[in-house]
Amino acid sequence: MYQYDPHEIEPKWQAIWAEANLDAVDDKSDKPRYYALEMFPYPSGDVHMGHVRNYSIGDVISRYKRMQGFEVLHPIGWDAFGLPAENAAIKQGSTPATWTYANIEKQRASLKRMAFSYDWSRKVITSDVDYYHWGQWIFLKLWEMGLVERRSSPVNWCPDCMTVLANEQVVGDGVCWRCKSIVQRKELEQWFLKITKYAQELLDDLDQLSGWPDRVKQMQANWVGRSTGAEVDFTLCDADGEPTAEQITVFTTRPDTLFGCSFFLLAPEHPLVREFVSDTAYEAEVARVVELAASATAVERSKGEREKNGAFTGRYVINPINSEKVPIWVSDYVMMDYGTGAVMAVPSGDQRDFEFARKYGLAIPPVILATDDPLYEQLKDQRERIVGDVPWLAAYAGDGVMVQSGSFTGQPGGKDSAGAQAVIEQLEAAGKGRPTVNFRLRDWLISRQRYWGNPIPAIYCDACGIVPVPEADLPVVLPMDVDVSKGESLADRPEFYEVKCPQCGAAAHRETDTMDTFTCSSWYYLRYTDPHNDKLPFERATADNWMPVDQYIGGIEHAILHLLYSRFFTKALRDAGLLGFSEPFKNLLTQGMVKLNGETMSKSKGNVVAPEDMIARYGADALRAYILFMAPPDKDLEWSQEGLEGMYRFVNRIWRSVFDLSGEAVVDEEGNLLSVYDKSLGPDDATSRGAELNRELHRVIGKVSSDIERFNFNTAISAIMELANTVQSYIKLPHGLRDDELSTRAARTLVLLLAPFTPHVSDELWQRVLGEQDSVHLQPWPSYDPAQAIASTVELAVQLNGKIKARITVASDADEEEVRREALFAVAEAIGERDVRKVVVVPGKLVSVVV
RNA sequence: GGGAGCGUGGCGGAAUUGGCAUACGCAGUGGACUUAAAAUCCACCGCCGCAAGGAUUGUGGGUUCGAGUCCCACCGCUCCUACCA
Repeated sequence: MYQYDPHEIEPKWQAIWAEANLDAVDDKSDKPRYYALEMFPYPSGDVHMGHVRNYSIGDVISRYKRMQGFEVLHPIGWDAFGLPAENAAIKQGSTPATWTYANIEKQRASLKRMAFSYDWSRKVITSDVDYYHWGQWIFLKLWEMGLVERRSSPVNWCPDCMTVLANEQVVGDGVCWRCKSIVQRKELEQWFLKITKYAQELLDDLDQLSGWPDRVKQMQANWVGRSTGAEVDFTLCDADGEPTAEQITVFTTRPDTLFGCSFFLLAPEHPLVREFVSDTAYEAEVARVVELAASATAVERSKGEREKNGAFTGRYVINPINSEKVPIWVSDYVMMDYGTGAVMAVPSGDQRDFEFARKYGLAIPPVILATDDPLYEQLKDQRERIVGDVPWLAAYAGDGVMVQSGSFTGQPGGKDSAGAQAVIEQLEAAGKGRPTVNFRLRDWLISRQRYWGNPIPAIYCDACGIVPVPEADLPVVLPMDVDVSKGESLADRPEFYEVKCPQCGAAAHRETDTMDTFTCSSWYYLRYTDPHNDKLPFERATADNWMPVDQYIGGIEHAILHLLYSRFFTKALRDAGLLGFSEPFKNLLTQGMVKLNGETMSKSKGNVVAPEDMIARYGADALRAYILFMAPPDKDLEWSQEGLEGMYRFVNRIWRSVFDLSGEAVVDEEGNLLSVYDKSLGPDDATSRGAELNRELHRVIGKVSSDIERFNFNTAISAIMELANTVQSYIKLPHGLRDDELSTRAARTLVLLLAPFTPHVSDELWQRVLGEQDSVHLQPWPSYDPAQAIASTVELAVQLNGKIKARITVASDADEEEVRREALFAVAEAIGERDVRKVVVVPGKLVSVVV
């Protein structure tokens, strides 16, 4: 025998598999289909441990499904556009394309070295023109459908990235998701995708996603943020306090509190603010508050508690429910981009309004009272307002009874309460309000003022306005040689932006903004199904055939951004008639992070364990198995070098055991015998150890199968280790005492079960040692007989009043009566004179006796 | 402020529907082999106790013949989200 040497066998088998095209996918296969997908990498440098974990999970699933007889689509590609490439290019004086494609080559080599079973002919790179061409095509399709809009809006601007950001890309305390700079608010004209049209469906369809973690669904639901309530129209008064024909509408989730509205608020950015105060005595103070809001947001945002600032505008509105005149204030805690940018303030029912009222001395009349409130007895029948200020320390936002609320007094109040309903009905009858649903979700801002992205296919013509690039003129090719390191951008390339208007032929100007990279990653999973199509992004029949993805695997950090956008794209493309389904990812597995000493590995912290180094020491097989063994896939994993060494030892042990089982004595390099036979063992030991091994084989096949199905790779591997331990005990038998059929079956089973985890050593043992002709990876997954997995006798614990007092051994098919008798006999002494009140027999587990 | 999740040996973790807590591995201890070391093999290895035995899954209660698992309260940690009206 020769020594296990991963560096010899791993490259060898990779070459053989590539030659045999083992991982190619057959579109025409009549096998059942399975689509396993891992989130494609961003080519930011070398492959890291997070990738190794992500792709090892996907690879085990893919290989397992293939052995189970599925035709498995298991593709890979690169999410190649984006800002890091520009930043790196600036640093290195290179171009984003050079940097990106060099990294892709590096990563590709690493992924191949890990033996992930991708069909490489389906590789998709988003910065390749034959991919982004179809991204532009889809953009035009969405435009046709009315889902694209260019409009002016307050947007998030990252001063370091020099570009706008989507709402989803502003994270934490208002910082850029990528560079962590503080994001500024700017009013700019930008391109939007109208994802809000799908808000309700994006929410509703979460119910279909039974294969998604609840956590992710919850996060998406929160992000879409549906709240039910009403719009209420307040009549605006002119500068003299007289009612006008104009109205200002607010959104509220608590119409039942409308009688408690003692002031009215506008967001600082609200267009009416300037109009109200210009050339009035209020102008200076209001301007101060508006400026404070604009400049202080960044600083204030990082503090948890924010001081509320406001100023009176000098104007009033009329409350439609009681015709009361209330003052309009401007305040920085009102957001322009949620609801209508105007708020009816009810300080007794909303903590923010409460604090604001206290600060500025505004009235806080109680309108909803809990029945145990001291005020309740006094006010329960009170229609007119007699209490103008509550004695409370905080607002009361819970359920209660409406008081001081005219004819509504006495009705139940609270969110979605009967009282709220009644108020809405009265407002509606008066034409002053209506029930409404409000979403937190904003439209998706997709334009970026950056070079390295997919060009937006639009042209500005002085005569025709904004004109889409005709489909026949696609693709709009991104010049690859723009030198961002010298500050160059698309706006410096006349040959790019100087065009003729497609409609009137006049000189026009091409859009030089590019699309958010998340547009590229919102449909790549569809392209994999039909990667070489040069007529369409994908053929509908082909996509429908493979989709939806059976198992998607990736990091939790994409729980909102990428997954929400992809769901939106799928629904929009469905409505365009391009797809026949509504949800792209049937099952989702969010894998945990790989950490070192409790911290995320990162280059800046200098605590990165490089996969390449680990492969160089222990080989890809040990690394793959280790990273799956150390923790369940969805939990964070603490890196341990000793753990990896342990896995390497395990692979070595398998290697020796299979040699021994196949009849070859195991020797080391110097010819010393490593096989240790126990010469004291006789035929009886051979029988009992043989029976045990047979039982274990059946049990472990069943266990590993169900564990892989449930993604419990860690316990699947520990079950294989248990089998290996049983084998270890069996091969203590000298060869003459062994059962050849059993030995061979054990060896084959070990290798087959390990094939998805450790593909190289498995094929080496399968073909070279066990002498099989075809690759282990083309074998059917082993089957088992549950009946043979059970021992003939079983040990039961006997509990007396909940404490284990004895153990009995009975035949595993013994009937309950017999077990009961045995158990009572075993604890007879402990029972003594006491009466047996109850006996519970749990077959195969224990007997519980109560006295 | 709102939402979600998690607490089990020295460590990573296991216990699938309520049924013998600590599987499997790491680390550790002892032994065999060796001139020696490494590798390998064998054995031990949660806590208190010399032992018999006892207590034990963050803490306290509850349901149950039986609770790591279910229910209530509390403590601690993590993640998401946030002036969302």
